[in-house]
Amino acid sequence: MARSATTMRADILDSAVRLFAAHGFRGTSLQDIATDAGCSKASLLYHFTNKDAILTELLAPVGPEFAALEARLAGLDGEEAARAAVAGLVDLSLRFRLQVKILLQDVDALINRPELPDVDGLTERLTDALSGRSAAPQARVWAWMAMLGIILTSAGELALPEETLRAELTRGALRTLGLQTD
Amino acid sequence: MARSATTMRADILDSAVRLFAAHGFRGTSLQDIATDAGCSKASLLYHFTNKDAILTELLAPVGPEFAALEARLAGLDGEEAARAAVAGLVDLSLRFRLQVKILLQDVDALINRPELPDVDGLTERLTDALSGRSAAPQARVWAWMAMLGIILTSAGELALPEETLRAELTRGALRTLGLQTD
DNA sequence: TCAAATGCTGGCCGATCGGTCAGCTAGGGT
DNA sequence: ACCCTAGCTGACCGATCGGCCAGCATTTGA
Repeated sequence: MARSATTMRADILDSAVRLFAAHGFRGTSLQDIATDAGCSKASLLYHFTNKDAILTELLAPVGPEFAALEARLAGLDGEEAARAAVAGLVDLSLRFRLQVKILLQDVDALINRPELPDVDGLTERLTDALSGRSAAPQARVWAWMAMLGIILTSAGELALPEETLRAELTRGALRTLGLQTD
Repeated sequence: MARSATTMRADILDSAVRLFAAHGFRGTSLQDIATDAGCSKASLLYHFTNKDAILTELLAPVGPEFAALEARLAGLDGEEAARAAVAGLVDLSLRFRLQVKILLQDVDALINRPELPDVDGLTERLTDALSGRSAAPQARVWAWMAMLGIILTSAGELALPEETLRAELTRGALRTLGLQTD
C-alpha cells in the first residue's frame, strides 16, 4: 500500500477544497484534483463514490453550523436579532472561508441538492434576521448588502490578521445596517 | 433568409446574457443559447466566431464605462473620492446588472483576457477610491464590503423599484464606509 | 433570367468530461 | 507457505463540449 488510507483521503479533500474555491466546482476536473493530490483519477473514485461525494463531504461541517446559528436567531427579534446575526455570520464566514466561497460561486449548480445546505432558504432567513425582522425595502437592501459584504470579503484574499478582519467586518456590517458600533 | 440579421444577432445576445448571468459562462452551452434563441447551434457560430466572441460582445459596453468612472475618480481624494466612487459604482452596477454578475461569477475563468475588462486592477483601484485613498486595514475592509455589497446586491433579484434600490444602495454603502448619509 | 451572396442548418470531428472495470502490488492473518 | 484483502492504477466507455464544413434555401442585383 502506497499511503495510509486516512492520509490519502485527507490529501484529496485538501486539494479539492482549494481547487473548488479557486476555480469553482464545475471548473475543477477530477484529473485536476488527482494531479494536485498526487494520485490517479481512478484513485479518487476508489475513495469517493463520485465527484459530488467529494463536495458533499467537504461541505458537511458547514450545514450544521449554519443550522445552529439559525436556531439561535429564531428566538430573537429587532436589533437583538440583527446583532446576533452579524456576529454569527462573521464567525462562520471566517471559519469556513473556502467552503462558503464554493457554495456561493456555484450556487446555481449546487442548489436543490437534498443533502447540501439549502442556500436559498438560508439567505432568506439570514437577511430576515439581519434586517431585524423588518419588511421595509431599505432594511431588506441593507441586510443583503451586509450579508454579501461579510461573506465575500472574508472569502476574498485580504492579507490581514483574522482578529482585525473579524472586528472590522463586524463594525462595517453593523454600520451598513444602521446600528451603533458601541 | 429566415430573419433579418440584426434581429437574429440581437436575439442571440439577449439569450446569452440572460443564460450566462443565470448559470455562468461555463455553465451555459452553445446548445442552450441556440435553443433559447430559437435557432441552431451552427447558426450561433455563423454570427459569432466562437463562444468567447459572444461574451466579449455583450461585455463590450461595460469596459469603457468603468474606465470613464476610473478617470473621474483619478483626480479625487479622501471623502470626495469615496462619495464619487459609491455614486458611480451604484450607477454602473444597476445599469449593467447582468453583465457585472457574469464578470464576477466566472471571474477566474475570464481573467487575463486582453480584450475583457481587467477585473483585478479595476477592483483594486475602486477599493482605493472607496477607502478615500487610505491604506488602513479598516478602510480597506470596509471598501471591499461596500463594493461587494453594492455590486452583488444589485445583481441579485430584489424586486424593488430601481430608484429605491439606487437610494438605499448608496445610503448603505456610505454608512459602511463610515460616511454621513446627508 | 440567372449567378452570386446571405442566412442558416444537419452532421460530423477531436477533446475532455465523469465514471467503470479488470488487474496489479504489497501486507497481514493463519 | 499460503491466500485474502486493501490500496491503487491504466485503459477504456458514453456523453457532452466547442467548433467546422458541405450544402440547402432565399434574396439580390446586373
